[in-house]
Amino acid sequence: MALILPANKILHETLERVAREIPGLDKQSIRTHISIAKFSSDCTGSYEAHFARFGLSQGRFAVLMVLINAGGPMTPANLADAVSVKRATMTGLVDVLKKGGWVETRRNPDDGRSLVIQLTSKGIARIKDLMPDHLDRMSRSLASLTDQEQQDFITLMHKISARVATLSQ
Amino acid sequence: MALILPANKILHETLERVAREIPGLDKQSIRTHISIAKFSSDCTGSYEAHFARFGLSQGRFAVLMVLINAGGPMTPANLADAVSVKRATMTGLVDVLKKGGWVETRRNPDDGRSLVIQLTSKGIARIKDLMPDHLDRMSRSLASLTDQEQQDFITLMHKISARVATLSQ
DNA sequence: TGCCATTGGTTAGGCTCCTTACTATTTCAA
DNA sequence: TTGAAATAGTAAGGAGCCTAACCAATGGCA
Repeated sequence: MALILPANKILHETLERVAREIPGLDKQSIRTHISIAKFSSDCTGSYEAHFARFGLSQGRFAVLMVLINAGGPMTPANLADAVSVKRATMTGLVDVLKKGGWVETRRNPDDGRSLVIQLTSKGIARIKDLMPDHLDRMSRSLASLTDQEQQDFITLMHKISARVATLSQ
Repeated sequence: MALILPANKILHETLERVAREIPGLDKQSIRTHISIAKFSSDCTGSYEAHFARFGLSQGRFAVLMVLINAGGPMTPANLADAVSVKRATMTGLVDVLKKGGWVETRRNPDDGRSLVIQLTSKGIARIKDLMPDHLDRMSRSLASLTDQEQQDFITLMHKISARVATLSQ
């Protein structure tokens, strides 16, 4: 449940202090990053806790969404690409979903190397069951922001993500 | 490196479609949440990748910051509270930091149950060494936002975090 | 003073995701 | 046609964090 960020107050003060010794440094950015780290951790924790109630994780939920969207069977390789995880990880995700009765697999008749994965009717029923609650939580968690504020928020996140991406090459 | 969010586009469309069947539902919030999940994942990945270059992780880095801030030795229990991890987790964090030569431990003379943990001089030197780069990255990753935008961004994150906290009780 | 609840730290095992290294199958090109 | 390269999936092991169950030391209270 990853409480990645810490000691908000203390870290904040410390970083500010260290920063003071480095001339020309941008203190606002430190404050912002501390908030980002805490925010990430809060949101991730909340997603995970929520999904855990259905025996799901973010990764497994994403697989289900992709399958629903596809409207038919998919191979593990396609799923892995769609969900942005490695194939080895997908093996694990599918395995758990299978044990939970969400999906079923069979060999791909067109390619002896691969499988196809498909939602079970039970899986579809359960997804329909949990979606309203899920969507409602999403909505309520943002209820204190106007649509415009959300739009601005998204814009800012995109800006930062793009920048972060270039920093890590 | 947790690529928690997936299939941005696909998920987006799917959720929108599912949402369409649920009357009175707030679609903007879905868009926002998808962006948040991706953003969290991007930032977390970036932090981790950055720290990995020094043999650190977010958790271990946080421990170092707290120790610097304290200016003296601390017990594992205090560190755990300060960093918001469980004590069992702190055992592991300290263990790795010790092996890496960042900190040293000894028994607490005032309480036979506990230890005290302290930065080594080598640890302090290395921190001083890496901080400018670290802070510089923070700064550059936000360079496309004005101070005011960052301030607004923080405000919005706080608003959402507070709400999310109440949703998970 | 002696007992027991509390607190400190560790161990063991779980979960999610990752990387690396492997086998099986298919494809392409010499 | 056949042998090398690419691709599908899996297994093993690692990192980070968690919970639960444990001893060891402490300290309040009868």
